[in-house]
Amino acid sequence: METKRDLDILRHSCSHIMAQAVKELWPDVKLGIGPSIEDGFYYDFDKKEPFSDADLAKIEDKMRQIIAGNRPFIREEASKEEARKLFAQDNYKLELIDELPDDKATIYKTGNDFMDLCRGPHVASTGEIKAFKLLSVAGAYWRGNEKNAMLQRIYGTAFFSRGELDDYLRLLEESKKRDHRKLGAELEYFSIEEEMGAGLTFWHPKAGLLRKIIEDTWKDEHIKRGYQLVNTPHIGHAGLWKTSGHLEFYREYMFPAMIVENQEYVLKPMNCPGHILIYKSKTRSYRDLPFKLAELGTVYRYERSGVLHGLLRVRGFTQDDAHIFCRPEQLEEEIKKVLDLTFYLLEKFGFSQYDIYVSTKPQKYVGSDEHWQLATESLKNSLEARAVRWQEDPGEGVFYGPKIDVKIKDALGRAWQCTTIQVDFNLPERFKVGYIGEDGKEKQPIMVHRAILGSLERFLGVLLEHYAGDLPLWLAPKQAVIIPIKDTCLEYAKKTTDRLREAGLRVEIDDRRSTLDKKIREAELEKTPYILIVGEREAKTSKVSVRKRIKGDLGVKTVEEFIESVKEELG
RNA sequence: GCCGAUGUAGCUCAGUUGGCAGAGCAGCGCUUUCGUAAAGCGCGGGCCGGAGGUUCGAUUCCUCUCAUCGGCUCCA
Repeated sequence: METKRDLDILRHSCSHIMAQAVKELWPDVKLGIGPSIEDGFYYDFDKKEPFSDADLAKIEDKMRQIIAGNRPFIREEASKEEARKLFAQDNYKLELIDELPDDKATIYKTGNDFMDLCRGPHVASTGEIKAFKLLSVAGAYWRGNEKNAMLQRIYGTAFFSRGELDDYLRLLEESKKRDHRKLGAELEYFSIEEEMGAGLTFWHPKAGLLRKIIEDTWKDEHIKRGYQLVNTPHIGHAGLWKTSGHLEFYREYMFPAMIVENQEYVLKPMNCPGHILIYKSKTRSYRDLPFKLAELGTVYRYERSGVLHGLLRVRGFTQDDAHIFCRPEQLEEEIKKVLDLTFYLLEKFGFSQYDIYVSTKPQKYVGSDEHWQLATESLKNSLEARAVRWQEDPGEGVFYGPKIDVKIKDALGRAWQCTTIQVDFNLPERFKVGYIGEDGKEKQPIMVHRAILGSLERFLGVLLEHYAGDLPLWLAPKQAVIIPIKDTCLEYAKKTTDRLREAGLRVEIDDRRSTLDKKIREAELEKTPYILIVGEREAKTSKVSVRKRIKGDLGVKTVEEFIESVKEELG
């Protein structure tokens, strides 16, 4: 039985073969590193001329020759000194040799043709590679640091069999079809207009309606769970952001300040200071805690041009944000409640698989060690109490506190970071946030930032990809379309539309002058859940002919029966 | 921001070795009134992403710039 580790070894070996092929084709190329990754492998090369797509085909051919040669992978050891001589031409390898912990470098050779500094292990010989494909070329900084040289990275993948490789390539194709940018345009959900600016989203009518459904669901559930809904301004005095520390620590993500009547204003990149000002608008008592403010808060962040990506990374977005002010002893209970709300909402929207991470204290941090420990324990205990699987991300917490991140998995198993729950020791201190304790003395609450859907923009993108645009009935902006077969049935179709709307259904009538087949085709392509066809037969009997998306013709029902069945389906 | 690629009609894409810009779909008009995935005919539609430059002439060549795509770095 082949394990994930076997697959990693196979892929890493394949990256060696790729490096050998590149070296044979372009002897002057210098090698970086070539590890296996989640879905394949890469190797970084330092080469003056960029690789073209045609080059990839050439490299693949050369790799096939090497594989056909079935050369053994031979492991050798050398002292650092010896290794330095062997790799004297390769400055990147020399850097790696210098960093080796012992005076021992391992070198792998494929026959006598090629050698590489490498920890290994590898497959026994090149002939074991049965199925591989090179996928793309991209720039990548040496050692992932943007201050270093930019190398050229070639991505590829390899599998034990041709069949598995084909399955993977099919998955890639499927992902492309589900791309929210493609679906968003085709189904007319959203657009990003160059005239308005990069990373700024236009929600078209269908998305506007879908957003209302999401917002209502979200707001209702928050009110039920003791949150208070608020709204806060989008711009404000720079001084506020100085107090919060954003102008110091977050400036590179903020749009530049604007001057109005000699006063500096900035666009908010986060909602927290606003919520703090509401909290501080009067003296709070321990009896007011936990105090929970929630807002669908629109923020603007200057994201560097190269990182923008459809709806998943934009410059203006609305977070489903909330801040919980609580006493230290309430923290764990509150985290549990946030987790409950998270799982409730995500499942309601159709997500049931997650990867959960707890990020702990980083190198640079504020707050006392006791606070960090309390908060980190609270996060972990809450996850344990809810019996969910999680993993630790050591040192990856924010400087002001530890956090839980939830990455939801979509229908294709891809992970999306949406939910984040962050404990904050910093802002309460900076803003001198307080409450009067039972003993009459002023105390400082702990603050929790949390967003569950993440941002409405990103969530819309993830929803579209998860469902491949085929939204479940309760979310579908247009739940049904009524198609009159000819003009003589138009009156009945209109009457039926009114009746269905009165019953709360989102229905539209397609009274364009076009053929029935064409209207059905378009409604299907638009992924409308129900198509109701009405002709003279239906008009006479107060019925509709029901066609369900994908399933096809369900036969005739009375209008009232149809309303009943839909209500039942909606639950 | 960095490396590479790409911007032609609302969409998908041809095309011009520098000389009046093309198709399909969509749109509009007319005909067709149709029973479960594309009726027929016709008509419009373009600052060839933007700004400079070279040239008698630039959508085509050069420079800059903006946007998008694949990545790196970063992140809701």
